[in-house]
Amino acid sequence: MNPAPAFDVMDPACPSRTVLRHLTDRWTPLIVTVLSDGSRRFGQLRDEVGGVTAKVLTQTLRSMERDGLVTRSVTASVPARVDYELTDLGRSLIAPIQALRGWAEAHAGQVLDARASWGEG
Amino acid sequence: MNPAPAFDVMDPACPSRTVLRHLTDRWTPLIVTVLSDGSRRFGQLRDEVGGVTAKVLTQTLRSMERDGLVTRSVTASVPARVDYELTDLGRSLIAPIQALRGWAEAHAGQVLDARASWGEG
DNA sequence: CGGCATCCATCCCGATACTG
DNA sequence: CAGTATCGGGATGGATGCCG
Repeated sequence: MNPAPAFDVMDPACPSRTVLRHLTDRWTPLIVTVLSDGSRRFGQLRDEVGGVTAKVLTQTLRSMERDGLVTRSVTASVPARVDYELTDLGRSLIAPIQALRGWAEAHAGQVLDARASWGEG
Repeated sequence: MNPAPAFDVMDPACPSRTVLRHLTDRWTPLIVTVLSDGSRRFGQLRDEVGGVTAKVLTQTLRSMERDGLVTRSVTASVPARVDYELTDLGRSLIAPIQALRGWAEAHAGQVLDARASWGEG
């Protein structure tokens, strides 16, 4: 029963569109990459994902939490400690995002070359 | 000679960051997906990629052209005809982007469930 | 048909300051 | 340490109109 509802990203009204957009948020791929190595505290995450501010990191993590990609566990201590970890669903994202990140790092040189020779024909 | 310059997306200053951002632009994954099936005319592309406006489609295609991902060929006729096609570099993107799009469509249901049960924890 | 120009909405994102 | 509050800017993207 309930055959998969046939999500289609080419359909503007399909929910998979917003899912894809979340996956491609500025910091989501980087966060998934760091967390693929295991759970991290908030501060570790902020340090390892270079260039992200605390506010935006929080926003992105909250969004990922709502989407069921990460869990957030608070340890009531002084000072406070909060750990983030990928869920099973989040872990299933590692391979696709690895592929994308890997492509970016592997082909960045070719892209830069293409930009440099732009207009030379 | 020239060992790969070790691009690292975790480094805010690394060019692979901007490359990754382009790959994750709103319409880039959808355009790559359509073009993975073969070249397309501008209008076909606009129709198959649901919801994109002509202006933004042009912008994205130009950006992809600069990055060496697509070629643009103009046929001087009346009315004008313009075809877009993935380059070799662009084709190497098909697999990673397929993986991401596939994940979005395959797991959209689970993400929606997670959102729906948000706060029930 | 393809696409540029213009104007405009908005939305992500960032800097800073402050709190439990 | 791990946030939240506030302010604000710059990029992205959408609507409309004109052109070759």
